[in-house]
Amino acid sequence: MSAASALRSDPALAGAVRDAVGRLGRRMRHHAAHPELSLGQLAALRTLERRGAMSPGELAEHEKVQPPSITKMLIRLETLGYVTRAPHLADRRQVVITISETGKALLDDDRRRRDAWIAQRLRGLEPEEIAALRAALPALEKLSRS
Amino acid sequence: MSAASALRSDPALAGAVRDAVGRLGRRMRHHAAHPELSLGQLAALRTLERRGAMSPGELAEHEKVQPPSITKMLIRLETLGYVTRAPHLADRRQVVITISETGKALLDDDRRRRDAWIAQRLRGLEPEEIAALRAALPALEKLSRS
DNA sequence: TATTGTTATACTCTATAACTATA
DNA sequence: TATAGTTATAGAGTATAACAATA
Repeated sequence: MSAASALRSDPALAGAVRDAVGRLGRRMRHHAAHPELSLGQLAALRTLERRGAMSPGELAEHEKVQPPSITKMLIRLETLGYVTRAPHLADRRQVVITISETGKALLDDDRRRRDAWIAQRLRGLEPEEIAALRAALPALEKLSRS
Repeated sequence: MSAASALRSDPALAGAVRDAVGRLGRRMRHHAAHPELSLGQLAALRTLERRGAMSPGELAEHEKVQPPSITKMLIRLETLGYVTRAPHLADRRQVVITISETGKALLDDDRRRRDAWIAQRLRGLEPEEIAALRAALPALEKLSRS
């Protein structure tokens, strides 16, 4: 049996993913190292760092949220100085959002803190479980964007 | 290098987990097969099925939420007929929550639907990615409860 | 006095719909 | 008329604090 058909034929698997992801998201929301930013705001900032400057509309598309939600995230991020706003050169309806140096520094700091947080949590996992988690990340990422 | 130290020394990993889990949770919330129940309500119902009848307090502990949150979930689940409420035999402060036959039937149906939904989504993944996801589930589950 | 569960209240996140400015 | 973005509004989910019933 192939890996794909094995997964499809296991009806408990999808439910387990859903439950675990929901619970983990809830826990992360509370134990986040930088409580002044939500998970969504942090993910958006991370996207801006990785993919470079873009318009709010493009960012909304990337993050799989509606435009009004991005507007709110950006108000927050701009107020805190983590992103900057500039007029689009050719189309005056558009806006170009760029991560600031402060924003980059925050992400760096955030990574260090999360590394410590998750490292502590991982002490409760077996080495094989940790390796499995690591190996599944590309799939999880892809799944979350598909 | 061991798997554990490899993970700890990769500062991008924790952030990737967090972003992916957040985004996936958001998407699942919208594409859930049974929109009358939230992820949290469904997870609670699943726990009641797997672990058997318990008090609201125990359920809150299992689901990693505060008691008032469980109260709201249970009101919803009871209104819809998916759980039943009975007085505790020895302690009249407590209540015993049991999943109903309707609740079990819902979970069965939900599994079938989610299986189809995730199967479609998995067509965009490589077989190795699917296998990796499957292998990581125990770790994800454990992580979400630690 | 401590514990179980609920009610009251508030906050965050996200959505849809309506609006403004520009193309 | 169509598009990019914002504002207005509402709903879901969760939290903390205060309360009632019982141990």
